[in-house]
Amino acid sequence: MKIEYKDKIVAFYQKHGRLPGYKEIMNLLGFKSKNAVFKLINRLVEEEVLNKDAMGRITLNNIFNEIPLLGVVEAGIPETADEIKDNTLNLEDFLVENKDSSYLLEVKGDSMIEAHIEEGDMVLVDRKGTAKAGDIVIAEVDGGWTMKYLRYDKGGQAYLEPANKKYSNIYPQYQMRIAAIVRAVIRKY
Amino acid sequence: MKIEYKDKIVAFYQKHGRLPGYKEIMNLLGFKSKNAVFKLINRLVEEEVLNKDAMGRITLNNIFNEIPLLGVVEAGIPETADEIKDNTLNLEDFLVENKDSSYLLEVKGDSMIEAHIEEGDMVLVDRKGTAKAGDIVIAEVDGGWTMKYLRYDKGGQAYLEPANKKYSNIYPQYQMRIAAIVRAVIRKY
DNA sequence: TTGACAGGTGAACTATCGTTCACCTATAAT
DNA sequence: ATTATAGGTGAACGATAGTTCACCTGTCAA
Repeated sequence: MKIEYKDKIVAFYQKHGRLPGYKEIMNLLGFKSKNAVFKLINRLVEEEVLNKDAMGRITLNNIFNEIPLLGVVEAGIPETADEIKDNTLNLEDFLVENKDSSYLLEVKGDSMIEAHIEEGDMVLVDRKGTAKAGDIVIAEVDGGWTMKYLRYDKGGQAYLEPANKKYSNIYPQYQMRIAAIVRAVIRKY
Repeated sequence: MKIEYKDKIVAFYQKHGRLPGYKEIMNLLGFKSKNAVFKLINRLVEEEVLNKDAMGRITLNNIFNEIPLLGVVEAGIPETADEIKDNTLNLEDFLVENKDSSYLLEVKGDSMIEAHIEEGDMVLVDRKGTAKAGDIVIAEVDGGWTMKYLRYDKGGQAYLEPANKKYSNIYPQYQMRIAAIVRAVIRKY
């Protein structure tokens, strides 16, 4: 199997956002027969590059939205592209549990710096779900918005704790509303 | 335009990895006429939910792999789903520059803790590109792998600096090879 | 009340898709 | 040398896609 074939089809997918049709594959790969495409597709399905559903329609296997996961830093990075595809990760699927209720926010300030969340980081938050003690939450408290640890004191009273000794705990005076739970931190250099 | 229609088509896409065909949309939405589908698609193209390319084939606009970006934490989270879609971000596109040469590694140890990279974080690294002084890099130095700041001393000699006072700078004794540059840090709770 | 219009039905047509059958190479294995 | 096999050509088929035309129907604004 010429790897070139697979690459060209994947490249088409990247460029157009859909897989090429039979005629397009013929042009793409220089085939003169539709049956050559048919057989190629079946080979690719065998190799689990493509999927064919009940209607015979083909889809690209997830592999190509995924990033190889190579283990820990100390193990280093292999030179060959061989053992790589054993374990891959789709960032979106990994990070986002509820697509409908997830949002990104940019972090200002250093109030969570000891939790290793720094200014300029992005936090992925989910509005669904119930916050537990110890979760980092986005809360509206007494009219302002903030990101802090959610804690409960001995009396069962909820309060917010910053991860920075410079700031003090926040006990809501009037009302506090947990708007979202921080599910992930993303920092880009 | 019933939002229900759009949602069902998107749901189909999420489930099957491809857009439904005319017949499938008819079943999905209860239409009895293929032309109803045709007009619906054109309306969705108008709304920039779908794209139609030269061959008349449709693709889903990127919007649905994207996560709303709501500004800074202090601004809070809007209740209504209205003003949300103004600014969205595709995590994959945002973080990954070179798909072919990007990998994920898990972080062990605390040698970069002052750079706010903690044990258990994932780092997204890129094997392509040239590391500049100050970049966090994955390096093979004297037979072992490590993640550190890349620095140059006054003599132009490269060395590795940890972000933790407990550890000292690493000057390569025999050889040092920069295998990849850290492009992003991802932490999931 | 009337008329425009959004959004649906129904039928027709061509192009492409998905598949099957028969057949034709080169190359590698026996 | 001969055989098997991988991978291509070519033609045919029904099913679906994509488009166009004519027409129907409820709603809302003038």
